[in-house]
Amino acid sequence: MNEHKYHHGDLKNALIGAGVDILAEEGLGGLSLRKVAARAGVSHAAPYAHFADKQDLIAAISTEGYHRLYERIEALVQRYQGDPPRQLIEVACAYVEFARKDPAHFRITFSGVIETEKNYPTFVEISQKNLQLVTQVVEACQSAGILKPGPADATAVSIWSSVHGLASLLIEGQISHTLLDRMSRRELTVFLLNQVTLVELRPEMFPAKAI
Amino acid sequence: MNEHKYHHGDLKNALIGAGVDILAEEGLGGLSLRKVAARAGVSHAAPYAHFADKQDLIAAISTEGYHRLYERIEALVQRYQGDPPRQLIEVACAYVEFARKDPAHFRITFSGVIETEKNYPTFVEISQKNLQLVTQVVEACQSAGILKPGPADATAVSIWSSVHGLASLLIEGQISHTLLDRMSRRELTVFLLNQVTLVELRPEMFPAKAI
DNA sequence: GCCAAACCTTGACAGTGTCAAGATTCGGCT
DNA sequence: AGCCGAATCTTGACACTGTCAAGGTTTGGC
Repeated sequence: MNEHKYHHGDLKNALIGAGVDILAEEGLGGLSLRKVAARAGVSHAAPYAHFADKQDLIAAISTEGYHRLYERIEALVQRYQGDPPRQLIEVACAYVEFARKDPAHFRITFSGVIETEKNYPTFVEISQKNLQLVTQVVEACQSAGILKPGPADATAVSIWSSVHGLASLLIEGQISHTLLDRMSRRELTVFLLNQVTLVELRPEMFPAKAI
Repeated sequence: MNEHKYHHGDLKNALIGAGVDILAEEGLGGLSLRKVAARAGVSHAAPYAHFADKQDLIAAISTEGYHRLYERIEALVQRYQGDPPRQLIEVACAYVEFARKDPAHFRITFSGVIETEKNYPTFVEISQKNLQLVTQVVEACQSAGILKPGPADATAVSIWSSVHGLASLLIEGQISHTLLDRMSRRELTVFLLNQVTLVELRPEMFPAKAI
């Protein structure tokens, strides 16, 4: 309805959305401010009314990625309440799946496109919320005896590192095909968790629809 | 001596070296073909005699990064021959340390700046050599009983993922300061390995000069 | 109904990757 | 020795990029 309005109304979010789309279609290399502006239907310098520079837009897109991830993970933690090993596995698989479905968005969220100098409070906030959630699951797993006792924050970081590393190496094509032919991504993820933890494998952890 | 020669002599390697330097000084954002050319003392289009495009130069720089990593890791595997858990820990720490010392080079090596379409044989080669080395260490650890038995390739990928993830999250500043104030990077790395494996901690694994 | 602020456009600039055309030098052949 | 093709490098140009300044348009509050 707002086709020919001078004022867009919600340009900021439209730009973030356009950025996410371009990222999905063309990857990081295709992401330019001018293309984002064009896709949102505004002139090439319009983004500067909402973002200080490209870095700022990228930070917003990263934050959006983190939010999407958090939503999925939070839903899974809820669904498997009371079954800590299952929570751990499903959260890990969701993480890997997020990376696979939209590698560019995953990369831009985690691959330090955000320079350390500037600090983006909303990004830090959602990042901490994510880690808190993982820490919760880790604590539940420790109570359930499937994770060695120890400081929960360091353990959470260890688990997160493992899953993050697997997701990264997978989307960078660093995992050999001979291995990938033998094991699905889900099997690999569960294998890794089984290596890291003392999870006992149960059949329902391998649904027919493997990722 | 070759200051004013029209033909540089070894421009290809000079360009790679210049790229590595710029990466260390200015990070990924500062890496442009023209700056690399200028630093090597040639005109802006000279790189095109040796590289098809920017992607090609980046691939060469990535390959160089992988080579440097391999050299260090190989030396450590040699030095601690016969002590598999120590091998594992030192290799992991070297990996993390490589990322810390030159984050931009680490990122460009592993963070998918190489598009999957093109394949760079030398890059794939050194990447496989690296994994083989890790697999060796993993097999030794399995024999020593500090790693669960299982397919060595999948186990190696698990270990590699864990360490790679930790290194990535560290250089992206995703590890909270409250944790980093309590544990050094080396302690974190060993903690992670201890989580992942059944390594027994020994005092010599924590030298005074922690990373 | 007016005015300041928010929002957007236009135009410009330096820097970028890339290519075409040409200059320079090297290596091998006679 | 001298020539010639190939390798190497330079120059010039093009489209595209991030960014800023100046100005136009709209909105919301008084």
